Amino acid sequence: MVINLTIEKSFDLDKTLDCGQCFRWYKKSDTWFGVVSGNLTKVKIENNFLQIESEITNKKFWRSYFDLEFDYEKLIPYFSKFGSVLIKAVSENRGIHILNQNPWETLCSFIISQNNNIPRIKSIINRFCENFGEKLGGIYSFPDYKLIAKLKIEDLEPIKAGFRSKYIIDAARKIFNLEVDFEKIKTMNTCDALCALQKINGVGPKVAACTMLYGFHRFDCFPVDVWIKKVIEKYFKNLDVDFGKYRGLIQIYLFNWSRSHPELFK
DNA sequence: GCCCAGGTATAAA
DNA sequence: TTTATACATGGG
Repeated sequence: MVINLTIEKSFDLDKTLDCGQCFRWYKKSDTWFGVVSGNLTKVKIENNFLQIESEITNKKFWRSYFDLEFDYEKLIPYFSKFGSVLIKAVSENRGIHILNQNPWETLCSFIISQNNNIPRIKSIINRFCENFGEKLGGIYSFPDYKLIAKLKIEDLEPIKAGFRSKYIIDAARKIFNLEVDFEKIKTMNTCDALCALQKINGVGPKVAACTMLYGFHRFDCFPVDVWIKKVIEKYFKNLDVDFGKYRGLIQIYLFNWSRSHPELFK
């Protein structure tokens, strides 16, 4: 089934799917391929519509997945208050939306991301899917935590995740036995939720913040990674600047801006 | 070969 | 309490 969604002109599909919030969407000519809720999905921009080919035909679902109802543009004055760096970062990355991704996939992906680079993160996740997901045409679904919870650490050897394998298993098990309860996390305040996620071995403040921001859509989470540290050290005096309620969005703008200007941080 | 990558756990100071 | 080191792997 093909559906078409109306979009505001500022929405940027390419930036949204390639800004470091997700790792499995890939582009071939003008079409993005991915798996959402276990369904092979193709997405492209066609005549100013967002065209989606998927078994999932619920427009409301897709408007939520791509966060099309939220008005990112109205926040530009708020972002600009934080100075010229942010003005540049926002203007160069205008149109990024935060997806409503599956929380388990998000958590797992960012566990894999630790002390790792993006190409290698992607290849580990791909091997994880190929070995433990379901085959859907030419692409594999993200493995279910219920399956992963039953595995031993050695079973993950083929994905070459190194020391992160034990963390993946621990995460799956704690989610499975509700030691970490995603439904409860949704109802918690951000601080308690971050704390709850960090009960998982291998999940610290950074992975927890990424999971809350990208998996639970909490815009008040600010993942501090090496790039953000560099930006803050260079352009903001105090290391504990308060970027306010939407600091998670500021993070993604600064993250992408700093990575596209590495020469500034030599 | 060496360096380092969307960090975190653990040991040592 | 703060600071140092190991961790698995492979792309640059």
